[in-house]
Amino acid sequence: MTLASRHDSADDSPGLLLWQVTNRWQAAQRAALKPFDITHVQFVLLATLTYLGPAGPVTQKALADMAATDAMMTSQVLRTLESRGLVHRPAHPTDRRARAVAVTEAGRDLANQAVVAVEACDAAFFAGLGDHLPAFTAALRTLRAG
Amino acid sequence: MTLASRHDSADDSPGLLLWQVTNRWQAAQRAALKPFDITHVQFVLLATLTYLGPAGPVTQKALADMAATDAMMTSQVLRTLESRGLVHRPAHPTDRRARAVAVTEAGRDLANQAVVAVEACDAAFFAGLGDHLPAFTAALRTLRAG
DNA sequence: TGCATTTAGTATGCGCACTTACTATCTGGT
DNA sequence: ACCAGATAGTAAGTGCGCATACTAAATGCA
Repeated sequence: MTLASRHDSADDSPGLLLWQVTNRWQAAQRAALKPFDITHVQFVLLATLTYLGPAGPVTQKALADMAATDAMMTSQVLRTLESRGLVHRPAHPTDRRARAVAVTEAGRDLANQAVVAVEACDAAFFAGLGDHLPAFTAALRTLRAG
Repeated sequence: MTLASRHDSADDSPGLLLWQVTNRWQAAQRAALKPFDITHVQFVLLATLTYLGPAGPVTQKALADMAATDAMMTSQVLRTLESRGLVHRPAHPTDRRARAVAVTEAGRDLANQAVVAVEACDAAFFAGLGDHLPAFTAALRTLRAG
């Protein structure tokens, strides 16, 4: 199978399929998050902050690693979230280079509402896979590990 | 499985996994295409144009449908490709609203070189799946069909 | 202690993806 | 033939994702 034959729609490369499917998924996420007026990445960071467990406040770098987002991006998006009062990021207690990012009450409320919409969106998106979902998820985990 | 438990890295949602894997794949594509000085989307459109078979020149809308790219994006990227002499888009012979997009010799040459790099990149990326690749591809096709 | 290296974060610029709004043209029903 | 609606494409604006360059602070080692 080569790209040279991809005008035959039954024979696309896995890479192109992955890209196209992700585009569809992102569009669905955007639609699901529109009522909350936050973007996909904003939601990912907010949800990660909200549900990171007992670890407590983290640095922006640690959050970026957790959420698998770009570090530069994380900085910018967090400033946006801060301007909306959804997170606050005071100076880090021991590392004066860093900031200790934490979600606010408003941010936690929004995350709790948005996560319901996002999970419903995901459930609908992957419903077509049926019994093959666990195998699909396992394959994605393999690819993520690289 | 809920997002609320995603700090447990063994239990991520399929949506987030899909997003993270695609980010990795796009980074790999970017690296593979860097020597050719074209972006991922530019390559997709150029390759689609080059290998669309005997159908000949197409409109920008038809190309966008084929490549599963956004129509506005397609317009913009094609103008970039045109400015580099990789495609030309004269007026459509019968529909004066439309343009008949076609790849140039230079564009075809570049596509033929880039496709080798991209296929090698894809092969390496999905090598970890081994025998599970066909099932994975089938699942992606199911999701793309929606 | 002093200095090179590493790390956290910011600033800036480019290309992508999408949205809304708009023009020009084609098409179909009466 | 006419006019409403659909379609191809462009224009402008926003947010994402990444790359490069930079500042400031922590770290490690002689």
